[in-house]
Amino acid sequence: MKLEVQIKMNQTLFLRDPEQSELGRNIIKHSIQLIEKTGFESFTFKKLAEAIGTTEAGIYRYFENKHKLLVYIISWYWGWLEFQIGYQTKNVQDPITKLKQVITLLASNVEDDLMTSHVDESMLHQILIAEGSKSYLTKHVGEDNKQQYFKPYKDLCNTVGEIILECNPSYLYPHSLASTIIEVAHLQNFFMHNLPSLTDFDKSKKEAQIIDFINNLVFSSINK
Amino acid sequence: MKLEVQIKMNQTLFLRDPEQSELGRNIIKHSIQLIEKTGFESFTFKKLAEAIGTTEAGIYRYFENKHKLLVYIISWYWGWLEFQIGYQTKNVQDPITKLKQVITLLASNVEDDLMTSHVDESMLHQILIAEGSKSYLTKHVGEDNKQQYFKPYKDLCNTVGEIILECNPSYLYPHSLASTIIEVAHLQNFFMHNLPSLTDFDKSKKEAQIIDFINNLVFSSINK
DNA sequence: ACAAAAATAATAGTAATACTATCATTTGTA
DNA sequence: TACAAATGATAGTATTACTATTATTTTTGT
Repeated sequence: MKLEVQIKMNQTLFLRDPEQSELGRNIIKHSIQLIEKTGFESFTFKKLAEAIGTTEAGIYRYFENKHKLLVYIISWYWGWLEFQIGYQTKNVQDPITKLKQVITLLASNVEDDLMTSHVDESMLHQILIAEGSKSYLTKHVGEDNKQQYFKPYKDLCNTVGEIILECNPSYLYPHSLASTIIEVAHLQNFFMHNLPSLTDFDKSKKEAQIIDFINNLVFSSINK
Repeated sequence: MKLEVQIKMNQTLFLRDPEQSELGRNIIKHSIQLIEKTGFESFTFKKLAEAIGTTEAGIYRYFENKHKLLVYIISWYWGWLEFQIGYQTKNVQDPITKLKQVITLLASNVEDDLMTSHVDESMLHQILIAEGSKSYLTKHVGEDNKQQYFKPYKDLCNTVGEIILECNPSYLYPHSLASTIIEVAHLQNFFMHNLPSLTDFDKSKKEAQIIDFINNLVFSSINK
């Protein structure tokens, strides 16, 4: 039997569970490819249907609209990342080492995880960098939040926040620092590749530089 | 004669200079109102034309598309903020005091500046918080960058970066820290109001808390 | 004051997007 | 085998994101 990691998803994000059918898994797989390649703005259900070899109506049976599909794949990524963090830091006692590992995980280019055959995590990571904030920067963020669409993201911030508190129980802003780490990791990566003068990272474009920057920021403020 | 502040804009952002006509200034004024109220996704030139009392074609004579209009008003805001920073810190010698004032300016809710009659800076600040990153999170960021669309933002980051270096000439990441300050100020503001569990700020929703958080982050890392 | 130029308004039209609806066919399962 | 569920094929609608054309104002140079 082949092992497959399953991420538990919010049921209200879809009309039909995409994990449960070949067509559904194709929707996830090809939407990741298409969004990564063309960007979320020019991504349409029509193009997606063509890429899969089905019809627009076929996609609409799974997802109400492209925004929910985006939120779905992003939630999936946060769920997967949380699993990775738990797995990769399970035997680490020292909270400082643990936080450093988490920062490295958040800021590194991910490799495709073979445990999830229909999802390319490396592409998903690129989507998160370029499109992640579009999932919540909407006028309907309040309703989406009520539907718990951002729970995986919040859970991750909580996890990171708790590690921060382990490092320094009197630090005042564990949640803000956690969300800042995650967002800055993506933002500085985007800037490094697209608007490099907004960063201090050299042409090699190695994520190690971003990790150094974030480590400096985080550990100087929690150790103050 | 009434004094009016003029921000020098990139000529390739528009087809006809909106500052030079009543219709043009109305386009700016009402697009700020509409984008703030309905969000950038549901903002259309048709709705804008209706709000002004002109036609869609009339708007297209000034701006090629709604993305360029967004970039225009955002650039305008960065230009205006840079002016504000210069003006409000002109007699401040101590770089630490100066940097604190800049952080306060970046993270505070702005008041409408009466020197610019057709622009409501307070609304523009809200647009920056909720839509700002959409100006560069596109697949055409490279071409837009070649056209210098992000120059006002880069100039601002440079200004802030230089103040950081005055505080500590050996600090390694002045540009990254500058862009981080600006983005985190907006992001934490958005989270505070819309996804508060991603922050540690209480129900009062005062920006003072965000300013404390950023000050803590910035000054502990540059003084290390 | 008058003609020419420029800007605006009014209208129409097109291709693409974001859906909804219907019905026939295939596939899975009791 | 029979029934439901899922899929495919097709059509249709309202809105969006434009472009084009022509008529009417407004501005400006002489």
